[in-house]
Amino acid sequence: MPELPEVEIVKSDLAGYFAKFPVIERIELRRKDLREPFPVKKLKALHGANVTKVLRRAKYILIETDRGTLISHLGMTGSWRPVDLGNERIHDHVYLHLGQALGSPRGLQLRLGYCDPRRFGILDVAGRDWAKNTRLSKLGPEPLDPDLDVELLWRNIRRRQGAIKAILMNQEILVGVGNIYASEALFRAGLRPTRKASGIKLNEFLLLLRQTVGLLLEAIAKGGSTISDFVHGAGEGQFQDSHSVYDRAGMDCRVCGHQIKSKTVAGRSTFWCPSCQH
DNA sequence: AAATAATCCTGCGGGC
DNA sequence: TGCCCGCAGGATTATT
Repeated sequence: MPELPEVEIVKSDLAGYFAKFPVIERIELRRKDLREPFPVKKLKALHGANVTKVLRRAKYILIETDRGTLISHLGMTGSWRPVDLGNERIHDHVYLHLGQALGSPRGLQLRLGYCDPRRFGILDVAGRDWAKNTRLSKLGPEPLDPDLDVELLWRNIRRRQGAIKAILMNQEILVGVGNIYASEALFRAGLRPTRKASGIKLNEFLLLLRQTVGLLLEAIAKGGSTISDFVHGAGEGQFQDSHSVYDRAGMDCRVCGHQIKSKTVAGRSTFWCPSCQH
């Protein structure tokens, strides 16, 4: 399930492809929608556009061009990959036909395919002012931003009554953390997922934030977590092997040996060590 | 306001 | 063995 580290890796992969093939010659839609109908006209308007920059905001990938910005969200099973002739997959819903810049030898193309079995992803188009897009305007701060306003984050967390895990996953409070990394970050911080956010002490919050940032950086360095669907260009990520609690219910805690527990918290499967986390 | 529940979808694994 | 059922989850919308 792509969370911040996985999206960051996909973004880097895409940036590499667009560096060699910066022209979006054509966008081929192989069905009419993902979770929402494709904005067909807006996508067509990008035909011939030059990609100038690829960036990430929260779990969104932003492909900036001289004609507007292509917004891609991977949902839970979305992936981008070059698709050679004959290598198509059933759930390839979009093909980007990329070309080389004007002035370079003609003819060489790359076909980038968006594959998404569950179709929870999003493909949209915004202007240069993509930050104002309704999807992106409400997003909270980036955990890896060196200028992150820690005090504001603390204020936003301490007034909440919900479980800390739900708050950690709330993209309006802090972006990038999904269900897997939420359990992992709370384990590293020694906090039970069910703790009420308002009851978290300042030093606990600071530790949680530090552990979350460290976890995300470590996951990026290890190529992300490969859980069923996530694969990137350079092969499978390795981070899932480092998971301390996620999907380890009934198994021994790697730190203390106690049995990892699991239950649904705020509608999501949640894992923790009853001995290491309080 | 904020927490919770339902919704979308396919693949897979547990159980029998 | 094979089939069926339930679960998995990000973000949006609806409901309490």
